[in-house]
Amino acid sequence: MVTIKDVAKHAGVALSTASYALSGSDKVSPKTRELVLQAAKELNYQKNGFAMDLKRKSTKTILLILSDLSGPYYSELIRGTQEVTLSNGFDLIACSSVGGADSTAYKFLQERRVDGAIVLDPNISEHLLRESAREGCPIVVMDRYVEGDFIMNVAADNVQGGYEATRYLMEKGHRDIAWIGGPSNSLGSQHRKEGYLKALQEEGIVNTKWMLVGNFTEEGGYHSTKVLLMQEEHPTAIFYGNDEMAIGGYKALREFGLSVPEDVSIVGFDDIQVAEYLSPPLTTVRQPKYEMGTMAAHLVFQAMGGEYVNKSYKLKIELIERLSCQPPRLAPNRGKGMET
Amino acid sequence: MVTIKDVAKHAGVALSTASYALSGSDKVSPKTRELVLQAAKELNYQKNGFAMDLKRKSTKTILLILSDLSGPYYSELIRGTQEVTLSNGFDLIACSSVGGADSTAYKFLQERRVDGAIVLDPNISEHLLRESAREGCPIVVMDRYVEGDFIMNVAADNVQGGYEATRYLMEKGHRDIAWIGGPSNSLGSQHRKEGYLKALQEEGIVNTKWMLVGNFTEEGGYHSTKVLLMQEEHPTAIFYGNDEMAIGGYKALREFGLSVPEDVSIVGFDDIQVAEYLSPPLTTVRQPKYEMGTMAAHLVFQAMGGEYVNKSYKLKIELIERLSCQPPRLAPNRGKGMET
DNA sequence: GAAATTTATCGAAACGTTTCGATTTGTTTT
DNA sequence: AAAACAAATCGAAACGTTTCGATAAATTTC
Repeated sequence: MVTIKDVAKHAGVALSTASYALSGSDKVSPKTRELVLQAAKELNYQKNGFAMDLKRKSTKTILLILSDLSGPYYSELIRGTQEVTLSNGFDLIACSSVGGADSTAYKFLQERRVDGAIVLDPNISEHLLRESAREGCPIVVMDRYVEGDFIMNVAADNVQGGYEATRYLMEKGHRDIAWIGGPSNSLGSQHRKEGYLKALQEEGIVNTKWMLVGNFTEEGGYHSTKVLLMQEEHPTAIFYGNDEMAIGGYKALREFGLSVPEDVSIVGFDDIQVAEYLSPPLTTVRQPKYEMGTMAAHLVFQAMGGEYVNKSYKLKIELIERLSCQPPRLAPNRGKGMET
Repeated sequence: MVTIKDVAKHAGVALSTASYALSGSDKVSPKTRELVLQAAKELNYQKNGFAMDLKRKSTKTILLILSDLSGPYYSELIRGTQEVTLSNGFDLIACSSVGGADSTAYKFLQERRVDGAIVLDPNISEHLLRESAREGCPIVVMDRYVEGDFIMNVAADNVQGGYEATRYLMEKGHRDIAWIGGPSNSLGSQHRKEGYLKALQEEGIVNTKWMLVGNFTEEGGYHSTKVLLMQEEHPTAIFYGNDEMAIGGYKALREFGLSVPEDVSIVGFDDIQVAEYLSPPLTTVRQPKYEMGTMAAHLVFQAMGGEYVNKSYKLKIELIERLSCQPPRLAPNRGKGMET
């Protein structure tokens, strides 16, 4: 392997001079710079990034940890973080926590290989986060809440989202609204449910029969919906903890000969790409993913500058109205949002 | 920052002993190991990965370069590479070429920060690839063809895909089949078109009016379809270079009051997630993405072992039949696949 | 044209690890 | 109890850079 030493020798200068020349310092005269560059080219010299980082004590890269590196959910978010990172002259690399303690995420976090991290991954333990966050490596955690030095939090206002979606259904006249949530370890899902319950409570509605959990997958939504429909009484609307589950719901409903929105209204959560192409297009709650991404990245850089303005941020959420909801057909007497 | 030196001092042993203890070597006695581990914990010691890599002269990570880190296209492919990488005890990180020569991709490739790379990104120059590939860092390039030492290629058999899709339409009785391709720098698109032309030629069909280019986006498909429909004669079927463009096509057709598949049949390419949820569900050509991912990763490891069995691999492709095609309504006399 | 100043180059230390060979300690053999 | 051996620990070199302080060369000043 050709090193800077070889380049220096080949160019007939000292190692240190070669280093200066290669890094474009103006301490070196134009003609020696040329000489060195030429030598480097001839030998096909490629610098060793580690050695550099080791000496410089900073890596200029920030790490994005995702739960599986492949979900459709992340697109916009990644785009956001990437833009900010790049414009700060830093690099962004992504990895996943697949593999548990042997995962790339663990290694990079524990081995001080990055100058900051953005974590969107429920699998990374709080312990690891607290252990890894430090001066020189701030961490922003998304969609969950973890407290600690050099740790900040960014999340969508899931409570608000859950509340508004439910409210929206109620204003269309629904009172029998089912909830099919995500896995219980998802803080986001919990909060959405919280908003849902709050809306219900305001109207004095008590729902005990129609609260199920899926696991945020299409499969899960499908099955949960099926058990829901096998009960004797049906709700007139279903609120799903995310869009994937709503897709599963569509399928289950179709199998039961029920149509959306005539027989049951549906609202999802997330606004993934598919949502608008479903038939009927899915009314859902959009998370400001791009904004969350940029926000997270900005926070990292702010923290690097020593500013820890605030530890926790909540971003507003937006209801996207499409065609999967309408007033319930069997309760015309309940009016259209007049009961408030 | 606490280093192994501090740990050694705190534990009252030599630096080298501390190193042995921390890396679990059996050269060290159980009780000193305990001692060192204890000291490390007390000081919250975290090893510096770079220093290690520098000494070890290998990084045990492989890099996945994508054009934007966020396309829905990649999901399965990433999953494939990830599984193989992980089971080889290596790490996988992903990055994009956004930012050109300042991009993370360039930096990591040029600075010998990884032991291998998988590139699915038309923006990375062949020059850079050839320069970066070397003993100790093989590179697998996907969906394009680049020749060079330590470089291998993996692609779907796009010619076959284009051929089969067209053949399928012809067997339904179509003869007037339009092609809306991707950007001209996409080798995949070129190959698909090649297959398309070959199928046409076999039947002695010459199509000159209905060949357009989009840019692989929904927007592009929409516009190309519109200009296609503004001509006086319409084709009875359209074959799109990818699914995104087909989605744009659906929209344009709807605007022209034409319905799929009654008025015009459509087939796409890729089988992205949305495809099956469109109405009507899109008939398309599925690329074996997961297999491509695993294949690429396997090749990297094989190459690390010094085996360069073969430089180029083509994977078979599969037609996914859904509901966007039917025989053309205005040419019942042309039969149903009888003309072969 | 010698002294003072600037500019260009050099040597060496440092970054935090791993690992080789040497030394010390402890255990077994005679 | 000394000799022979194994086990545990240590010191130092090495990995490939960057960068500080020192030296040498070139330029300016008087």
